[in-house]
Amino acid sequence: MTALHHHSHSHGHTPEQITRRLRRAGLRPTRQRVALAGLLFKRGDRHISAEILQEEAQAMRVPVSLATIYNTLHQFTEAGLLREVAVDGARTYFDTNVSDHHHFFVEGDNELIDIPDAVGLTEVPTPPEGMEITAVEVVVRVRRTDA
Amino acid sequence: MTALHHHSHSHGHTPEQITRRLRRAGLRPTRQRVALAGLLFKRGDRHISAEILQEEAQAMRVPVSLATIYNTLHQFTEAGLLREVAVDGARTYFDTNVSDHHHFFVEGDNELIDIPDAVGLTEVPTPPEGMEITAVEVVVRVRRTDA
DNA sequence: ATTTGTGCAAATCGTTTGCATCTGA
DNA sequence: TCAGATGCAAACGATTTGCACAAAT
Repeated sequence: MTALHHHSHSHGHTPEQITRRLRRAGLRPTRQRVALAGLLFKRGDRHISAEILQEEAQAMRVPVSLATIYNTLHQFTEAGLLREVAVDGARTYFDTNVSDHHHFFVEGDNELIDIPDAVGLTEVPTPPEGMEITAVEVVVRVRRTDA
Repeated sequence: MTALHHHSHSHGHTPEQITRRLRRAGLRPTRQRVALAGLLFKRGDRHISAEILQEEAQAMRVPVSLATIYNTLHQFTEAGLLREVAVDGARTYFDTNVSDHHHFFVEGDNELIDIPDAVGLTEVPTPPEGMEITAVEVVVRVRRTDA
């Protein structure tokens, strides 16, 4: 078992469980937040953008405004339920896997894929004077081999 | 000598030298491109954004439109004179150091700093089926220690 | 003369914001 | 009740684009 499967169903995803989880995180379990949390955490590890999440919400007949989508994604991130991954200049991705891991970024598809092995650095660099490390991000850019 | 000092003045920066360098790269040495190349490569390794480059150009009394700045930055990147670094969701940075190296990203300042040591991965991850690695990027996020 | 580059202004895209209205505890 | 959340539409900042004009070969 790798770091990737850290939270495989340690919470569940019934409305009640989600509600409890939000409350634990200090967030009011509103209609929208419960619905979005349901979408985000129902499946396993996901890399989702605001736009995709809104599409999924609409498909589930839970219309949520984009503003609320963004609010929610950021609140969830602050609460430690999501991890923000900035790798593409354009879009921002939110990773439902908050454990320590890194990513492949598929150029062209603009898709993120978890790196299934624990990759580390040969040597953690010493930060400049007066600075402390907050995170180490490794992104391995890949592209489809033109078959 | 580390990978950081790879091109320390292997080219020089007189207008003539810049002109030759651009031609070698297959780029017409226009007024604007020569001026921008001069600004970019005069000093050592830099991490520059389109906006900053334009400010510097104006300070040097070489007005260049933002559109041309962007065109030029991308052309230089394709020509291998610059390296694009996407680490911040917002701005895009262009690194005049095209050698293999990684970065600190100073949160708050939104500033990039070269990592002065050659940092590698303990293990280069195997890319998914049908994909090949195009680049490996390591970003160490840091923040000022609140003194 | 022909090709290529430049500047301007408008357009685009993802994201944020202001604010009136609604909701959950 | 009333702090906090939501939706809408307008605002935003970085980047791109369309197109007439200018410059390089």
